Amino acid sequence: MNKNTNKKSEKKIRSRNEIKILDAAVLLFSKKGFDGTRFMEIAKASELPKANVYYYFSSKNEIYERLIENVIQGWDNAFEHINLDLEPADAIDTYIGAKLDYARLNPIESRFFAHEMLRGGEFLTRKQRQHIRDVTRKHEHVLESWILQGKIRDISPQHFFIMLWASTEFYANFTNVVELTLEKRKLTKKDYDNARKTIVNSILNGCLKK
Amino acid sequence: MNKNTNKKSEKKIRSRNEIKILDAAVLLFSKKGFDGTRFMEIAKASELPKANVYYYFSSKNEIYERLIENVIQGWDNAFEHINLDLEPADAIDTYIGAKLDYARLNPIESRFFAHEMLRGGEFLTRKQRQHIRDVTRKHEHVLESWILQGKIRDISPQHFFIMLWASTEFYANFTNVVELTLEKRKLTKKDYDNARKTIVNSILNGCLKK
DNA sequence: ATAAAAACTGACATTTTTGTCAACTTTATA
DNA sequence: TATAAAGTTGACAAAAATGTCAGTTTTTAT
Repeated sequence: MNKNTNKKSEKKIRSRNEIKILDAAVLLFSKKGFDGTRFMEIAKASELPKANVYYYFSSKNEIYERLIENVIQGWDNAFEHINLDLEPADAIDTYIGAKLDYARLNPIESRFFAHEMLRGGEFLTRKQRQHIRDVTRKHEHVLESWILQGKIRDISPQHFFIMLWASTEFYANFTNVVELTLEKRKLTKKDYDNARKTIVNSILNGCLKK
Repeated sequence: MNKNTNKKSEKKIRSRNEIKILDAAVLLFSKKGFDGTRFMEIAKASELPKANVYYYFSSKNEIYERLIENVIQGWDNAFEHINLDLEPADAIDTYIGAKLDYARLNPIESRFFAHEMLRGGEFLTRKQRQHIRDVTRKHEHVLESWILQGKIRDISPQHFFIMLWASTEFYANFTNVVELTLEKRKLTKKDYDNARKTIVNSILNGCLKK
């Protein structure tokens, strides 16, 4: 009678299977991109028959678009509590820390999106583009206000922001290059901490001795 | 009698066609990666029949490996004249300028290699890996010596170097994100100059006002 | 001019991938 | 417990991609 005959029954079969499929898909896409991933591979990796995957998603396209949306939401969740209302030094430190945490904990999502950007972001909807633009602009405004208040030098907020994005995302997207550079087989939390210190220190104070 | 019946006859048909094929291939690979690119597409883009392409390259693999080698050589050529024996400020300025020039002028090669790194660099030979490592290490040594000489702060040369690489490569790999951020349809030389100024200024002197 | 080497190509067999469907099983609901 | 709805699947046809080859044309060297 009860809708739960056993404890572990997730509310919906649909939801459980969609997650299986999306998880398998994002991993494959993160390695080989949209065109490089076969529908059949996704089915295999999901441990579901192909026809069953078609039951949930009508095309590879549909899976991919769902993932794009999920990743963008993931960012919003990860960074919504970042408080830029601090003094520049603290704010930037926190921001870079958060970005590196994201890179460390979500490398698959990062690489997935890197593929999308490499192909030119063709799959992004107008709305999603706008959203990214809005978030970016908000950050730029913070920088601008710091400049106006004489708290930081007069530099291009856009390029500065890109530098932060680039420096942190790199650790997720090109982990193997970092490993090669650090001559380590696997990056540890400590490595990310060192990255953070180096980036923050260079960007805040510069590398030159005064 | 003369080996040139007409002026424009390139020395070798083989060489000309290989270039046609490699040019078409690197563009496709730069957009869709190795797995996402079909042999047939390369043939189409080369304007040669598929069987003709097979005459020159026995597999997609072979084309790809040739390109990897070419790109690595391209770097060596592009950066061999970079002189790091200057004072830190000048050296870093020159280096970042050269990297951004490369990003601006060779976006296809950059993206091609970005794909390769995203998939973990599986196609790189031991020798190529070692070469990259060696070049990187040389740069690190320069930084270390500056630190020892008290010319720059005591920061991790590895992470610092990664930051430079990341910040400059980003403009090639994710051009569309940059365009979105700058709200421009196409980046100009001027934009790259601004990037250079911002990166150099931040990294050398820091963004904080003293 | 001619023979050998290099370059070219249409056509074909094979393999891989795609997408659909009808039949079947499980789960939810009344 | 009956019935509808949701979920599952093997099997198949169609389409796309791969790789080869025999036969041809063009280029090179003598």
